[in-house]
Amino acid sequence: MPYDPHAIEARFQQRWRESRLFATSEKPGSPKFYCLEMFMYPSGKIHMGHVRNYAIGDVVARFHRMRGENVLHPMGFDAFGLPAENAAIKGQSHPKVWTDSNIATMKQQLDRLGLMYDWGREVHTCEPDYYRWNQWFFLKMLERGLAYKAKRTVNWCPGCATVLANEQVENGACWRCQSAVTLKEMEQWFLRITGYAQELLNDLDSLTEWPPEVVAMQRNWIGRSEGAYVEFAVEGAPHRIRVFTTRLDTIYGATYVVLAPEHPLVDAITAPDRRAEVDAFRTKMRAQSTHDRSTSKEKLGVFTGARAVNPFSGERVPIYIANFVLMDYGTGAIMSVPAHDQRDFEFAKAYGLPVRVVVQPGGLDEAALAQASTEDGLLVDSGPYTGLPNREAMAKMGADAKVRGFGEPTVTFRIKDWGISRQRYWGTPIPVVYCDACGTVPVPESQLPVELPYDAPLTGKGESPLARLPSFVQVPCPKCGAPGRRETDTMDTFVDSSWYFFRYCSAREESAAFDRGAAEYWTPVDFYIGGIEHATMHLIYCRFFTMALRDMGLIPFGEPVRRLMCQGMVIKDGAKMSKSLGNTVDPDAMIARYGADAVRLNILFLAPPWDQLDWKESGAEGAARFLNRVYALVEDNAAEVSGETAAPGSGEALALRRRTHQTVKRVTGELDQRLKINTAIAGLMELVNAQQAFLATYGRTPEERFALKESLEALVRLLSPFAPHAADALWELLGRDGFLADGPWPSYDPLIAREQTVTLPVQVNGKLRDQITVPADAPDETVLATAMASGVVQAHLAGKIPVKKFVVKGRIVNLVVKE
RNA sequence: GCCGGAGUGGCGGAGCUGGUAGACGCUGGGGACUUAAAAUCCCCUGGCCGCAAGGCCGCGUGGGUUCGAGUCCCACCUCCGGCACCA
Repeated sequence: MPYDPHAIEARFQQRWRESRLFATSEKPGSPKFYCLEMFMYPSGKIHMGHVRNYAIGDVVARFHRMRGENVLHPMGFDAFGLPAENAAIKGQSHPKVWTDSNIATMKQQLDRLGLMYDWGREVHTCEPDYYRWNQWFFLKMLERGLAYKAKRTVNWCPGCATVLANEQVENGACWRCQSAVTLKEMEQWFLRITGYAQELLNDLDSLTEWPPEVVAMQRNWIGRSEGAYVEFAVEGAPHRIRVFTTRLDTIYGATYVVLAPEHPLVDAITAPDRRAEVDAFRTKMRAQSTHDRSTSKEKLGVFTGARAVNPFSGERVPIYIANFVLMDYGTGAIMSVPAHDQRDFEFAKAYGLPVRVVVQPGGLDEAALAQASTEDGLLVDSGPYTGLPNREAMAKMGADAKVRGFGEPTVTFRIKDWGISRQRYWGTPIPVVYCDACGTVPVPESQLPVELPYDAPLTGKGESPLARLPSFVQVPCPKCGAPGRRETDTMDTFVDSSWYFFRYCSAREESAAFDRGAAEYWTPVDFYIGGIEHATMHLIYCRFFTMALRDMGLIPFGEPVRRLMCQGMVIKDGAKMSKSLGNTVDPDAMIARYGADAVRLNILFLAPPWDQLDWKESGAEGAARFLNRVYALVEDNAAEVSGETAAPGSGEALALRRRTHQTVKRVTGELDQRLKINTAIAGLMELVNAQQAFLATYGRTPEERFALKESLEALVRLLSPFAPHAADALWELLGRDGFLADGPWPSYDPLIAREQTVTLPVQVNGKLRDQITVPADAPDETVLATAMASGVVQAHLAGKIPVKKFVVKGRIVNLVVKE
């Protein structure tokens, strides 16, 4: 019977389901392995990127399970979010209906791939039994001061009609819809991720099994910067302007001060005759998108008419507002030292402000300065600090500022608090009530969940749909009972995904977000796979959440993920697969054509997991061909090898055994350490080639029959993580019972795997000239003698005696002669 | 601009801590089987010279270290990704 992937796949998927093969539970005392792939957004249908991500995860999960570890391998749905709401606005269907139907479709597609998921732990973040715990965490954070409400200038996406967190803005555009993001002043809920900035940074060093590029991206994102705060008094006014600088040593060279246009002191200090110009500038800036503001590098600003007093020198300098100073970094105000900062230099040149060198590296000519100098040197014109090396002066000046009460050394971070308010419907309601008498009142835990009402007017116009539902808004104050108003914004969906991996540990738990014992058994996640696009979004949020949960006493550690792998993109014809380009490949069609095992094998074989992968249909054909060959090979020889018992073997039989044991070693190593799944599969192909070659000289001696049996059995087991249906079917053909997922993983005998003879290249002066075959354990002298005995080698030596001889055991011989 | 990563046949990719460059697969060519085709199987498939044996050249470019470099060092080019007026 020829290999029929569809019949086999349907049959085994059913048998796995019926025997509840993939259900997992805690087994105290046995080693666990938590294998996780980033859960799915239920967008409609799965694409090749999903197939790749989940196929990789499945190989790892199955491998560890076969090795006898207790593997947790769950899947769920990141089910809140804008697309569902947008679909509803287009009149398609209710977000819940849309989401549920997409989940049903995608689950079916996943099952068709034969993925080893424990669906008993499935989570849907849009269900109250999940999001109530978002609300619960929010309340806990509120208690601990980790959640707070503030009026801030925030990123507004006109396309999505909602606020975005900093992490969700890419080059001034919305990460989801690419609209240009604008700034808007709004009251927002924030999570104090900055409170963990230092720890998030420190811990990066311990994430040795994360891709270094992700670690680097997070380090950049956190953006630690050491410097100092210094206060400049405003001349003739009671105000003080606090600036942040990393170059306190240059303060005697400060020739002006700049505030961000949105700085709260601008109004108060602006001179009457400058007001019109200042207001006009501020209006212009406000209208600009963040993107426009940062892409145009032109320095623009206006003088406020006020002057600031340099606390060190007492000098009076003009105060400007300018486009290059940002309200949300540092203090929103800077001292400008044009001689030693390029931006300050450009602004000074444009506005005719003085440039004064205060750090002299030697030979710097103030009058001829064409750009700012950032070199170290000795301070000049710097009062009592004149003559000091600038680095030394910086420390001294920081300490002095502190003593004198107008500044102090400090550290700032680029990372901002995480704004989680979203003016949309399809998300977790923020569990807060506003009361005229009591102010902002948290909803008591006993009243959770605050359920998302089913019907809400969805307009996509940028105000919270919930605000237009009196039945939702109007609620008695939980504290005093007087009429109150509910918060009508919902949470960023990245809150949902920040802790879902804990929920999987006890997904049906009703009395807590997760069962502590279960979480302590399973977490942290041992192996996590997902796209690198989450490097500074989900992957930083979930680290923050884990630290916060630890500080709440819910778990005993702060880092959620031991080993992280970012799978590469799947592209076709040199471009990312996307609907708009029309170059998508439908996984269902591929499965219908070649079978799930061939699709899995192909996508795994084409490139290392982390590399970009160029999808080629011809590869799927190759994979199907390989499975066909294996099937025929096993089927033809199943009867032949049944019942054979161990025989040591010699000659060809031993050679096959060696190949078998070498392959087990190689594939095990790849899956355990390097995860070069593509070369693991190549190893299996080589083994099949060797088996077929062996059959050409097969003489049916008992030892040959045993070697073949051993080899075929190992092959089928090794194949199981990659092509699980085919492998189980082959196992059955071999007359064996049970499912391969239950293991064991084959072991190898190093003595059998060891080569007895080796073929060594012989070089003369570094050029390959001949090959010799010697026993693997031959001493160097023997190897050398054999090499020298070669006629080809002798010819190249041309009668000369080698001046140097290199013998690298098992590798190479190189003979060096003088020309 | 700064920080990462990568440049190897017609293609995807192998090549572990420096040691036979091109494993494995795809494509292409030739052959077997077949009335024929598909499927399958066998052989060849980096370039150049040569009847052959064999030789020379080849891992983005140019240098260097080394008995020996795809791998290490220096400079440069190209591509991809991230951050980007961060004070």
